[in-house]
Amino acid sequence: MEAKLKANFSHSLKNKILSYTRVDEEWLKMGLEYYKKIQLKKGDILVAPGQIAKQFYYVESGCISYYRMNEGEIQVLEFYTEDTFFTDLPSYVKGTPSIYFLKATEATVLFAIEKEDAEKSFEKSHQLERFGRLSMQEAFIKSFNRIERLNSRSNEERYQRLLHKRPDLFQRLPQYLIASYLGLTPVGLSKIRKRLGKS
Amino acid sequence: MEAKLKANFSHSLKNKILSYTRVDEEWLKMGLEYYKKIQLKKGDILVAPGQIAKQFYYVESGCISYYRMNEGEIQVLEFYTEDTFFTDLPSYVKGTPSIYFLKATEATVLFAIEKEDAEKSFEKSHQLERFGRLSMQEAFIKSFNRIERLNSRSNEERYQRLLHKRPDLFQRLPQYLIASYLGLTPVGLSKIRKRLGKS
DNA sequence: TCTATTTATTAAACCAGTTTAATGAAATTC
DNA sequence: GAATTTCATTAAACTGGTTTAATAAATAGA
Repeated sequence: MEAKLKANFSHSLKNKILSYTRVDEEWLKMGLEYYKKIQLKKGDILVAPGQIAKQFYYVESGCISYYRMNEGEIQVLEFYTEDTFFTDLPSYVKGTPSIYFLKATEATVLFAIEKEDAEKSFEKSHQLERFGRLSMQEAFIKSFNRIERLNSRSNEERYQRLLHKRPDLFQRLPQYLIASYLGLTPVGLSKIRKRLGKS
Repeated sequence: MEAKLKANFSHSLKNKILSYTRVDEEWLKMGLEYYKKIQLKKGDILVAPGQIAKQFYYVESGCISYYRMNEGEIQVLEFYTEDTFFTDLPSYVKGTPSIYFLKATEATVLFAIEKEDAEKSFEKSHQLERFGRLSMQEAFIKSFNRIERLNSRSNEERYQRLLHKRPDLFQRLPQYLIASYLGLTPVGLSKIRKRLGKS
């Protein structure tokens, strides 16, 4: 049974939590026990429009795309990869039906905690509550940076920055998803790439 | 002295905090005592590039624009109005020099808490820590909605939504700031307005 | 391995925005 | 209240993207 526990335990999740704040071993253990492992195959859908996001997730490995369909057109908001927390926050927070998809773009391993368990853990432990606050702060800053990027003019520049900062995305994702993430059509992105000499 | 205390006390701030979570009277009082009132005249600059944002703010009344200058061009990220928390988060969190302006676009009353005091209050009170988490969560959702808007195609639609959701902004701010916030030039916004019959 | 499907590129026509510059209106300052 | 500055509008030329459609390349399925 020790083995079984191990199988359901993520060292990287533990380290991730500890990277935010100190947490006493007993509370950390309690917090971690709430998480359960989820294995997704490429193409599996975690959350679909109409569903309520009742869990908070940690990406152990793989990639989740967060997008919606708007008048037949895909709009990618974010890609979540290794060592990242995510959920569909609007649905999760308000308990309202999601309007987004959360979909594995490749084989993915997640750890999931039920909302009520997360809240229980925050209630029980001041330290875990702090972890909650700081991880939310980090999420906010990430989101903020996204706005920065969306604002700082030229698509070309944005493309180049993404290429530089997240080269992995260009390896693991189809181009039309990246185009959407950059706010472009596949045709538009293709033109930019051509202009820049396909670098 | 009671009077003096009163002058430095914000009922709306107190209610704002309580809107997130219950806080026992004694802790709430302690938390609130850290805040000090700041009065700004139109045009006053709260944070300028190069400075470090060491405070967290609450808008009692008025309006703060959060923007940067990029190659001579203004880029507005957000407007903060009544009953809102804000700061330059990247600088505040990392302690690095800001690259943004925080400027009063009209006479504004703020309540400010020093970062170290805020952290002290979170340390001392689990409930205040929770308030910190939930307010950060709210900030994140706002930021998220902003991305949503930036993504959902057509500037025209974005303009109309803003007009509908925040009509006050069109009263209290010059149009070129709103144009920048929408990711347009003043000329572009003017054209849209013309197209839509100036509604 | 061959077939079917999905994805990426290219071309051509188009369009919603930009840039620049001029004009006029409104707000500030003295 | 006159002068100055700031702000909004309009026009004209331009541009970087879109849309549509056709083709080619890569991937997945049988």
